[in-house]
Amino acid sequence: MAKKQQEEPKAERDVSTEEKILQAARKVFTQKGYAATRTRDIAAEAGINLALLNYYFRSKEKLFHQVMAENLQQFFGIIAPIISDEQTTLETKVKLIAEAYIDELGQHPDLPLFVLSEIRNDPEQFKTRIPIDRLLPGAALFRQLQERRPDIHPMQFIINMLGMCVFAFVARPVFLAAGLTTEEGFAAMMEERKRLIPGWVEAMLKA
Amino acid sequence: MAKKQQEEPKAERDVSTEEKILQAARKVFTQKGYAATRTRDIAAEAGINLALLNYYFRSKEKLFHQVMAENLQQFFGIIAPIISDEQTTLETKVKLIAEAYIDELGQHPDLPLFVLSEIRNDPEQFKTRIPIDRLLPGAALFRQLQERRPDIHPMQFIINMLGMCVFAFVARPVFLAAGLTTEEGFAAMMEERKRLIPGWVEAMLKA
DNA sequence: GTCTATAACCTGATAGAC
DNA sequence: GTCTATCAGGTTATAGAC
Repeated sequence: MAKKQQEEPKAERDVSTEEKILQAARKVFTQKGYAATRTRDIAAEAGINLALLNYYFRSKEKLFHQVMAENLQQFFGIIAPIISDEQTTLETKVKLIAEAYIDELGQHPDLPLFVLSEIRNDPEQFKTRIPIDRLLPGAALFRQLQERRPDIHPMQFIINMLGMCVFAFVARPVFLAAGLTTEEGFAAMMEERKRLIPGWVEAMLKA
Repeated sequence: MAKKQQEEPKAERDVSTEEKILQAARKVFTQKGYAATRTRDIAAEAGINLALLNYYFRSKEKLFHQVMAENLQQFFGIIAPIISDEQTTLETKVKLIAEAYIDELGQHPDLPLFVLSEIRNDPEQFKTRIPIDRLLPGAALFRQLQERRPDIHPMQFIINMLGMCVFAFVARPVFLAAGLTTEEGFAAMMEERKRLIPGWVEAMLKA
């Protein structure tokens, strides 16, 4: 009976203390970054005592690495299966990437700025976790781009495609701070982007 | 004579202590961000004592605001005159923006990630300094995009254009950490981008 | 498991000698 | 102007009661 409770804590009405801390840590770390985050903020956000954080996770750094690993997986894991798929066409991949990325980031708008900043701050932890250097150059998408446009390095197109999906989220704080748009307006704009990106990429490939 | 030395300190062989601190602060703040920066790091980088930092700039925050104001001006000031120019065509603007931005960021690769992160951390300081909400919607570029493609919001194209120039620098730490490219390779890729972007934007506008 | 209290350390800032 | 020494406050982490 006690075991059953442990096995499905997330499905129950009240989550475990460990999960409460983890959820709070995800929120605070991702919003403010590692250096600006105080463990007190996480404890307060989780509604628990500061000592419990160390009881469950030993240190701020250990807790951060756990959150960071999740976020890296989320940020790079979205597209990994799509770009490696040998069955789909280039056009399909573009459509799937745009939809998957914009849907995902729409729910976690501060993920890109967080992930990219923290990789800058500590490139090593990233190096060991995500083998992009082995995934990307061998991926189906890479090869398909090379076949379509042998005169231009595939990375140029990949940067453009990812930029079309991700850059708006990186610049989102600017838009909001400047009053150029609201959170709702931004979401609507990104929805329209999902429809526009495939055509833009198609045009780019012919240019 | 003493006055002359003060009037042109940068032209002399040895810069003033104040300028040494400022240069060190630019470097450390921009690389690591406000929260992760220790005033001791800046002092060490400047080759001076910690107390001198407070003697010249009163506080870490005051020094940071000075660096941040410079960086904001650099990041947004590059394109401000170009997008507002009523004399140039849309095509010319695209070419000028790509060249100006990529040249500038090539010399300050960590500027975008720094500026965007710090705006996220403290939107207010940005709000008061850069009146983007008044500049952009009234700019010539904005109107020209609207005339060319009345069916698509100009902001969609502006995001793409800026993304094409800036996103690569935001993602640069990933490329370098992953070993996908070197600093020299990255610079060469961005040089090629300057040539490619005008054609891409033209194609996008017709799509 | 959870809390209070506190240790141990770090960081920004200042006092005061030179 | 520049330095050494130090303070005051904040932050992570732990000890120990419950």
